Amino acid sequence: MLELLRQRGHRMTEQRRAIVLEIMSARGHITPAEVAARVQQKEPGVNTSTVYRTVELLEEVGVLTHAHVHGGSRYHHAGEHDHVHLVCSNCGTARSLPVENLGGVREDFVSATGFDPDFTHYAVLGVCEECGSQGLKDGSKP
Amino acid sequence: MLELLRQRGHRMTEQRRAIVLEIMSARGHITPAEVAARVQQKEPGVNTSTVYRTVELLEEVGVLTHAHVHGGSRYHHAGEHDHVHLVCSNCGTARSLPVENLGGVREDFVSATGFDPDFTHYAVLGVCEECGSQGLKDGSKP
DNA sequence: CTTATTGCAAATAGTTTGCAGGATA
DNA sequence: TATCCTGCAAACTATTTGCAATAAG
Repeated sequence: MLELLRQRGHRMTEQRRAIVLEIMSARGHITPAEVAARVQQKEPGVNTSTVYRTVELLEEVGVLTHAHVHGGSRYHHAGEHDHVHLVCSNCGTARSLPVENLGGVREDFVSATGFDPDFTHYAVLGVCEECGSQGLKDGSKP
Repeated sequence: MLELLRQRGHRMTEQRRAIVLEIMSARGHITPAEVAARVQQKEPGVNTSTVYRTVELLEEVGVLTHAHVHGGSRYHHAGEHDHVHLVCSNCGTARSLPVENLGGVREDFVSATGFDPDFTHYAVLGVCEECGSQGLKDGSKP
């Protein structure tokens, strides 16, 4: 990532280096706040707005992608960890599911609507398997 | 709605009556801010927080439902106007689609994942038909 | 030396909450 | 009268922005 940024003519600052290293070592997704907290342990004084500006930059460059889950952004390495976020309206639990596991759902959606959905960007609300097997139907709430 | 609230032991105030009447006459979905603006034209001084408290109450009672679209809540009459919000990552346009038009997508999703999705709650990002036919694939951005 | 980058503080959007006074049942 | 409700202001979460100081190339 560092190399890529340099190639594109971006300056390599201490804080930028620290942020990128932290994100590189992260697995799964992290929020800007988490990045800020972790970076500040090693490099105190790194501002939250700098973190936001850096993740935005990294997304422009193409190494990060973000998703929206319960009111906040979560970043992950582009290409990897491409998950659908399933949030149960009944028990509240959130589960991550690789897009590959969706089978032909995407294609079905396209043929039904003409719209090609990217389920990884926004979380998907619904009823999880456990709650569903207990006789709860979609729409019912606790 | 007014009757239902009274039955459940809720007090009938001027502002509550005004808010409920405004929501009843609304078609499609409205944001709390829109409700507030409209109500205040007829009944000045009705506070935004009262609107929030009222729509929350109406949802508890079961007459309203809300969905999340680009960072804000939108309320609509429960049962009616149950739409999926399709947001194009390319051209940015948002389209509403009745859930009925999804065909067997929901069932396919359940059989693939065990999770029963309610696509009406959170918006769905993706590529619209127009942009898709211009050779853009999901994931590409302007 | 030029200009990207940072920190800070303030602004933003959308929503929630504590509290004291006012209205309803 | 006993509470439920309301208005108001302040808090809150997540994020963005203006600006002057700093540092990279």
